Amino acid sequence: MFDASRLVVLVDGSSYLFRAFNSLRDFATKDGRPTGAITGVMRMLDKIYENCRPEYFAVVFDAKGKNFRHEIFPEYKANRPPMDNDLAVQIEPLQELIRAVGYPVIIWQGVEADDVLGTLAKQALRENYQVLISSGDKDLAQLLVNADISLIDTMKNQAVTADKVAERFKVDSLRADQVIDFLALVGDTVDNIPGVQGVGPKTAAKWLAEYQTLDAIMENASRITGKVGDSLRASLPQLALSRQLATINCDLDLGISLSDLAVNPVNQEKLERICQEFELKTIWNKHGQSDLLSAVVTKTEKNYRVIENLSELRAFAEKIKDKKRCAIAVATLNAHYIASNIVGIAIALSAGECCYLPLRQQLTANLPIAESLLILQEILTDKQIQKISDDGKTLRHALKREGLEIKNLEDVSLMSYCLNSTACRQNIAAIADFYLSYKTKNDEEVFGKGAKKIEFCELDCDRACEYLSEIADVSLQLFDFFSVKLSQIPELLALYRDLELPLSDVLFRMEEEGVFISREKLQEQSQELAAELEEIKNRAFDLAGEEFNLDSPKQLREIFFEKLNLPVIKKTPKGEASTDEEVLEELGKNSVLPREILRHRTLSKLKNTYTDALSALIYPQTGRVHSLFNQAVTSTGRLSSSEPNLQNIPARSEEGRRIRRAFLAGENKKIIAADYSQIELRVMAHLSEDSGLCAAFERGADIHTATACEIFGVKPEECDANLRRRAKSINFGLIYAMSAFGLAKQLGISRTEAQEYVDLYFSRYPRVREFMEEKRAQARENGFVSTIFSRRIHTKDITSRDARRRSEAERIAVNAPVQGSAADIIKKAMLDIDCEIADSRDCRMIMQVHDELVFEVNADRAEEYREIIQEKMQNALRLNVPLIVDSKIADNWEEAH
DNA sequence: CAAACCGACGACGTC
DNA sequence: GACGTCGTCGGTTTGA
Repeated sequence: MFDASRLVVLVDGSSYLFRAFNSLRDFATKDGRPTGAITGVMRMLDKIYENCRPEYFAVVFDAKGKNFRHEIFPEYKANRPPMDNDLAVQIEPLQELIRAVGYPVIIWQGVEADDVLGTLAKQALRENYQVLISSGDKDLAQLLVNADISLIDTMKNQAVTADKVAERFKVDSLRADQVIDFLALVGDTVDNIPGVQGVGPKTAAKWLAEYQTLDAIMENASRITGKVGDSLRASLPQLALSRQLATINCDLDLGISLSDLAVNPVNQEKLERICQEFELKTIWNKHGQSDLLSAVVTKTEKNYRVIENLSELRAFAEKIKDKKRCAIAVATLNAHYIASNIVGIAIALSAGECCYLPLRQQLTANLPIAESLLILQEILTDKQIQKISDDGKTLRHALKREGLEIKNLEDVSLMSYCLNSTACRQNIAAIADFYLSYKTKNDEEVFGKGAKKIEFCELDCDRACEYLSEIADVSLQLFDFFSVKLSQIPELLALYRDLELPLSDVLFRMEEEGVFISREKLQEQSQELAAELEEIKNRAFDLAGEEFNLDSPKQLREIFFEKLNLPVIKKTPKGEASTDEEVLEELGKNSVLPREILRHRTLSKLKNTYTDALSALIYPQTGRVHSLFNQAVTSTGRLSSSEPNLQNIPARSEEGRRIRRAFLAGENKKIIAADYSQIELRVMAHLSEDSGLCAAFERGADIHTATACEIFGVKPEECDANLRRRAKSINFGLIYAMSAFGLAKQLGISRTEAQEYVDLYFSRYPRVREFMEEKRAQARENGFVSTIFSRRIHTKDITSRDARRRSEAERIAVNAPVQGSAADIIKKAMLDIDCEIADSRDCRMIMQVHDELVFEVNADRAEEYREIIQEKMQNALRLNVPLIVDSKIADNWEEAH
C-alpha cells in the first residue's frame, strides 16, 4: 500500500488516549494505579508502527491549558467535562514511556494536536512524502488535500482517503476541501462550536453540494426557505467564527524538520523504570532487554556439593584458580564479629555450581581447619582472582578471625545499594527476591523459630551446604546481573568501584579498631544517675499521691489527665493523649510533676541508652567497643551506626557530654576530632549557586547571622541572639526541607508567620528556590535526583495521587541531593585520609558521625596527623564555596571539640 | 501457668 | 527530616 521509505506516519496521541482509556478501564497495578491508557496507547502505537514501518513517525498530544481557539472564542470547549483523574495521571508517564521506546513525541503549547498534525503533514507532503495520519477525529479529513495523504480511523480501523470523505461523514457527497465549511455549518456541541441551529450533516452536505462553499451559501442565504433558512440567516454573524474554529492551522512554526521524526533507540534505563513502576510486563518484554528485568537464576540446575577431604578441596581450589573468580559465603558462630569463628564456607564457581566446606559443623566430620584455610589463603590473597560476597565487610571480619585477609573483593549489596538505595532492603534474600524474583530458603524453615531455633553449626552438613551454597550461588549470579546494570550507568559503576567498595574496607578496619571507652567513668556516672533517678521517683510519687511507673506513658496519662485533670495538649498518632517533651514542657509551667518527669526522662535515657548500655558493650579482651558502621541502610548515602549507635552519643547537654568524656585515647595516644563546618549549607550554596549564600561563605561569615541579616534586614552588629536563633532554625529547616508547619513548631510561632519567614528567605536567596524547583522537576522527569557524586535517590512517589506521599517525595527530592552530597564528600575524605594513614599504626580512624571524623593517634605525632586530616577533609572535593574543617587534639572525645 | 518472646508504640539521642 | 535504641504493653508461645 505504501512505500515505507517515503512514508510519514503521524499519530493523534490524544485521540488514542481516550479510546484506550475507555476500553481498558480495568487495567491497573497491584496497588490500584490505573494503567489502561498507558497499555492501550502503547499497543496501538506498536501496531501501527510495525504495520507501516515508516521512515518517520511522530506521536502528537494536546498540550495542557488553553490554545489560540480560546482566545478567539472564550467559550470554546466550555462544555467539556473535566478529564477523569484516572486518565489524567496516566498522561505524563505514558508520554515518558513513548519517548523511552524511541517514538518521537510532540506537544506544542497554545495549539491543538490537530494543528500540529496538519502542519507536519503539510511539511511532509511538500517534501514528497506520503502521509498517514492515525486518529479517531474525523475533523482531520480536511487535511486530505490529495492522494498522498490519508487518514486511518482508529475507531473503525479503516482508511479514509480524499475520495472517501463523504462516506466517512455518512453523507451523500462531500469533498475534503468542503470539510471545514461542513463543520462550521453543523457545529459541534462537545467543542461548543455554534454552527447553524437545526442544520445537521445531511442539510450541510446538501447545501455544499449545491453552492460548493460556505461563502457561497452565506451569499445566497436569502434564497434558502423554511425554518432552516431563518436559522441560517440568524447564524450569519457567527459563521465566520465557527469556520475559524473548525480550521486546522497547518502553518505553525514548529521548528521541527522531518529528520526530527526518526525513531530513536530504546532508552533501556528509563523504559525499565517505567515498566517496573507500572508493572508493564508485556511492553517490557517487547522493547526491553529481557535478560535484565526477569529471572536468570531459575534456569540453572543446582549442583551443591560438600567437600569431604583435603584432596577434594585442593582439586576444587585449582578449578577456582582456572576460573579466576568465585563467590564466597560464610556462616559464623552466632556471636559478635569481633569474636566469632567460621562454621562453614560455600564457594560458587558458576551459576548453580557450588561447593561447601564444613569447618566447625557439630554433627559432621569437618575438614581440618588449619590446612583448609591454608589452601584458601592462596586464593583469597591472589589479586588476580575475583572474589564476590553478598556482604564484604562481614566476610572480612569472619576471615580476619581466622587470621586471613582477602583481596579483590566485590560486594553485591553495595552494588544493589548504588543502583537503588530504596528498592529493597540490602540483604541477599531481599535483593534476589526483588531483582530476580528468586526466593531464597526461608530462615525460619531452616533454623526453626523461638526456643526451638537452632544455630547454623547445629545443622546437618547437607542442610548447611544447601543453605549457604544458595547464598553464594545467588551472590554470583546477582554480581553478573548488577555488573551489566551498572555498566549501563557508568557514573553509578564509578560510585560503587571508586567510593563505596573501597570505603567498605575502611569501615571494616574502623570496626576492628573499635573505640576505647572507660568502663569506670561510665559506671561512676551510672551510679550518680541511679541516685538522682531514685530521688526524682520518690518526689514524683509524693506529688502524684501514689506509686506508678515513671517510664510508662500509659500510666502517666492516667495520672496527668484523669487524676490531676491537666489539659490534654496534643494527641499521639493513635489518638491517645500525648506526654512527650513538648507537652510536659507546657504542663510544667504550672505544676511541678511534669518537670520532674521530664528530668527523669532525660536522666533515664542517659543511663539506659548510654552509660549502662555502652559499658555492657565493652569487650573485655580489648577494653574497646566495636560497633557496626552500616553502609547500605540510608536512602541518601549517609552511614548508619548500630550496636551501639555511635552517631547519637549525647553532645548538647552538659550531662550528656560527660558520656563523651568516657571516650578516651589509649595510652600515649590522643583523640583527634575533625568536623565540617556547615557542610550541608555549603553544599546547598554550591548546588544552587545562589550568590548571596555563596558570598556569605566566601567571606567566612557566621552563616546564621548572615541569614538573619539578609531576611530581617539588619546589620551584623544589630543581629541579636534571638534573630540569630530564628535564622538558625530557618537554615535547619532548609537542610531537612522542613514544612512551614515544622518550622512554626520549631520556633513556637504561627504557621502563617513561619511561611512569611520561608517566603522572605526565598526572596533573599532566589537561586535556592530555583534549585528546589529544579530538583522537584528532575524527580518528576527521571524518577530520581542525584548527588554531586551521581548517587541516585529514587522518588517513585513523586507522581503518586496521594498528596501526602507526593509531597513527601518532593521533600526528599530537594533534601536528598544536599544531604547525599555531604555524605559523598565525607566518604571521599575518608578514602583520601585512609590512603595517607592506611599502613601506619600511629593514626587510626575510629568513628564517623555524619560530618565528623574521629581518630586515635600517637601522642607525639598528633599535630602532624591533625594537619593531614584537616587538609584532606577540606580538599576532598572542590566546591564553589570553601569547605572548612575544625579539628582539635585532646585526651577524650568531648574535649576534642 | 508463669516465664519468655514478639511486635507495635511512644519517646528521645544525634546530625 | 533520617536513623537506632530504650522501655512499656498486650498478645502469643513455650516449657515445666
